Amino acid sequence: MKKNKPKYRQIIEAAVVVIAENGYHQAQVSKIAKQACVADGTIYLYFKNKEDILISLFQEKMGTFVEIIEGKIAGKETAAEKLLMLVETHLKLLSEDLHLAIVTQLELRQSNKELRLKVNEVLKGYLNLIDKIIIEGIEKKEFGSSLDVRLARQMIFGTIDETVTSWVMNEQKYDLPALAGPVHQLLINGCGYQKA
Amino acid sequence: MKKNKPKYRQIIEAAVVVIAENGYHQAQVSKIAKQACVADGTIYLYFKNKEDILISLFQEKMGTFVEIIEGKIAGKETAAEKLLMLVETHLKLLSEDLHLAIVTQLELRQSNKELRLKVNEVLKGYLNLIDKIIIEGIEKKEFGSSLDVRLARQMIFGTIDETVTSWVMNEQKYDLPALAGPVHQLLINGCGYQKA
Amino acid sequence: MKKNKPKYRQIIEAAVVVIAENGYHQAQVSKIAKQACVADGTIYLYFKNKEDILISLFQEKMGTFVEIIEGKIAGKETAAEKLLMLVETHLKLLSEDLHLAIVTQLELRQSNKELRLKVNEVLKGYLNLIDKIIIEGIEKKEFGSSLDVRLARQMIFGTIDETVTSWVMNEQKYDLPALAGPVHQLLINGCGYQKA
Amino acid sequence: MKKNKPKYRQIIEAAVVVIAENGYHQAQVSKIAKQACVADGTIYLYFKNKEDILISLFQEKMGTFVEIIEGKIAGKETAAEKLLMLVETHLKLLSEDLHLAIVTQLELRQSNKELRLKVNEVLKGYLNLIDKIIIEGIEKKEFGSSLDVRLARQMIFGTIDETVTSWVMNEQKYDLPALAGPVHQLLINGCGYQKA
DNA sequence: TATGAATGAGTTTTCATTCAT
DNA sequence: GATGAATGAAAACTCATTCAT
Repeated sequence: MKKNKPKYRQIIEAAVVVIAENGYHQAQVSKIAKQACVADGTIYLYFKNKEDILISLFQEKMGTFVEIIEGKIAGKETAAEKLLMLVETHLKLLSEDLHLAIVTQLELRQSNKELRLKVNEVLKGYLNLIDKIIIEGIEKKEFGSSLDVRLARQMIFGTIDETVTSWVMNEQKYDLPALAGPVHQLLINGCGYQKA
Repeated sequence: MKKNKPKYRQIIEAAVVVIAENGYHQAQVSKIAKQACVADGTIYLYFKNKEDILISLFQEKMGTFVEIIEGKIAGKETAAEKLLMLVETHLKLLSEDLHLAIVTQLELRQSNKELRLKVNEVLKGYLNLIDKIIIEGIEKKEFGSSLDVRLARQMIFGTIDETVTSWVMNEQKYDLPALAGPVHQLLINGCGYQKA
Repeated sequence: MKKNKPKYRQIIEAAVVVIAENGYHQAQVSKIAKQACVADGTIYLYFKNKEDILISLFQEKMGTFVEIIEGKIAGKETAAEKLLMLVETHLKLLSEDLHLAIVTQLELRQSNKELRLKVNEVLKGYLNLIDKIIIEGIEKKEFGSSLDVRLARQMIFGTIDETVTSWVMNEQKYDLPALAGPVHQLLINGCGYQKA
Repeated sequence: MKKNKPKYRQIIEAAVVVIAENGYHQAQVSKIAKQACVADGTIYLYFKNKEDILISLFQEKMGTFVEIIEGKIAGKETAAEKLLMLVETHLKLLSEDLHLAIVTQLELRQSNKELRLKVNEVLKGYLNLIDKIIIEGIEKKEFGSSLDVRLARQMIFGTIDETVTSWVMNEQKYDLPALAGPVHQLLINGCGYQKA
């Protein structure tokens, strides 16, 4: 499996750095190769084409993302606590890796429609995680019984995403993880939260 | 003033159509010119360069957008009613103009960072409108007194934006304006809404 | 005759200024029109095309040039005196009209081969004048009897031309007309001058 | 070093041919590439841009030019003999390479001011060579003691240059190297030559 | 496996010229 | 005669991808 070879990860990490520092449209394959200390041609031994680097990058990073959050959530009892942990971890992970934050919030969105559809495919794992929390919240009567799962998920993801994007675009002037509490409050309010 | 000449609007409208139908990266100036029924060179009598078409497009459309919503809101008494009108109008206007929705939700986000910063400049007018409603809600005790205006705004804009983007990406399978009520409910809940 | 109408000269003078100040490749027809205070289209009532402006410009200026020098020479007795007057006048006229000097020495040489051939056609009047002086000098035994007229003419024109070009390119740091004496000395030496 | 790779010279030689045969303004990069039997993009592996081809071309050719003449001159004793060798070699080298003669005498002068300044930089090596001969001639009492070096150099270069240009423009109807003797005679006369 | 030299398709913008008013 | 809005052809350069070594 190519994904376990060191150069595979080397190239992915190089891509994150190059895209974050140069922008999506200035992230030429040759720059990524140089940053990864491999020849241009070597890239094509590990990836089908340039787009494949980006999709793989997103898959790898988002896969780790979902795993970490799933792990953190596992120990929590209520949906509200799980949601808090999700918001906290989401904000923490991205605020700790500015390169990744820039890439996911700004640069990767400049890709074409086709790539974005594939990125969305990857995102589904994360959205499913959110859905599960919402459904659990409804079942446990924490959230309103008439809550529309899709809309609630769009609110949750849309709010967190917009919060991170604003933070990135405003040059990280403020403490992002500190917003976890207030954002969480907005979200459970939105979900019609009732203390159990 | 060039902006009042018929060709100016003609080119803007052509750009919306061409970008929506071909995607941002396949929207060559020559395609826009052909769609607008003018010569390639004519574009440059009205716009400084290609980017200028896109910025002008966004300014024109978003300007209209904000004006219409401001007009609709004017007659409403409470912040909650104003927010409902904003959500309704936002969803309605974009669902009625699919080309525009595709351009604003998908294609324009593929532009480079510089263009996106200018787009954000234009967006500020809309975000200010949201801020005013939130502040009014807090002052009138409709919303929680501890509500963070910036976060609330990010929730409101993030949720609506994500809702429209999902609708566009899911090929408009469902009735977007019909979501105004439920979305509104989520948002005022999030804001800690108390009936006056 | 169009050449006597005021706008004809107005456009020629404007062309000299615009070319001298902006360079040959930045001397667009629209700039010349603006400098001449006429509409772009008006240019084409007086000139066939852009090249025609440049040829006419050179013809007008060079025509005047030759006439003036012919006038000045008429009173002189010897070939050596005539040559001195030619050098003096050539250097004086161009040093007094820097715009014209820049255009003839630098900018007009950037035109294409076809235009340069036509410019040479115009130059012939001036070269004939030089030839007449050389022939007179040979006949009057001032110059060597074996002097090759064509080569002598190339030396005389080449030397003066190179002298003016150097002066223009060196930002006119020195007194050009003051070089007339020494340059004349070089030239008559070259021609095998013998005091009569 | 790129300059030693075969494609570097291949492209330079192709550029000389294409410019000579099509003229400066019709010498598109794609034409040069085709003539050099390389892809358009390959040009940009060896040259920064189109202008860089022209400057390199001139540097390479003029460098060789100066070297050859320096070599030929080395064995000569008097300034007059050195000057004769310089004129002979100058006329011979250009008459033997018509493509190069067309490029240096006609086409390269159509370039913009910036390029011409760089060309002049390269020319300085040649002009210095001329200066050295003049100074030697003055010191050895071959030339007049009051001879102005700059003017003498302008006469020498201007005369040779004009001679070659006339030959090129007159479609090489006559034997250019045969003019070396007479031209040399004009020039040493001009310098106030006295047999030692 | 790894390399990196070579490829060549693809697009914005300028500006001389025209012609309806 | 005079205008100036409209035209549309034309070219340098980039960069993802390949393939001989």
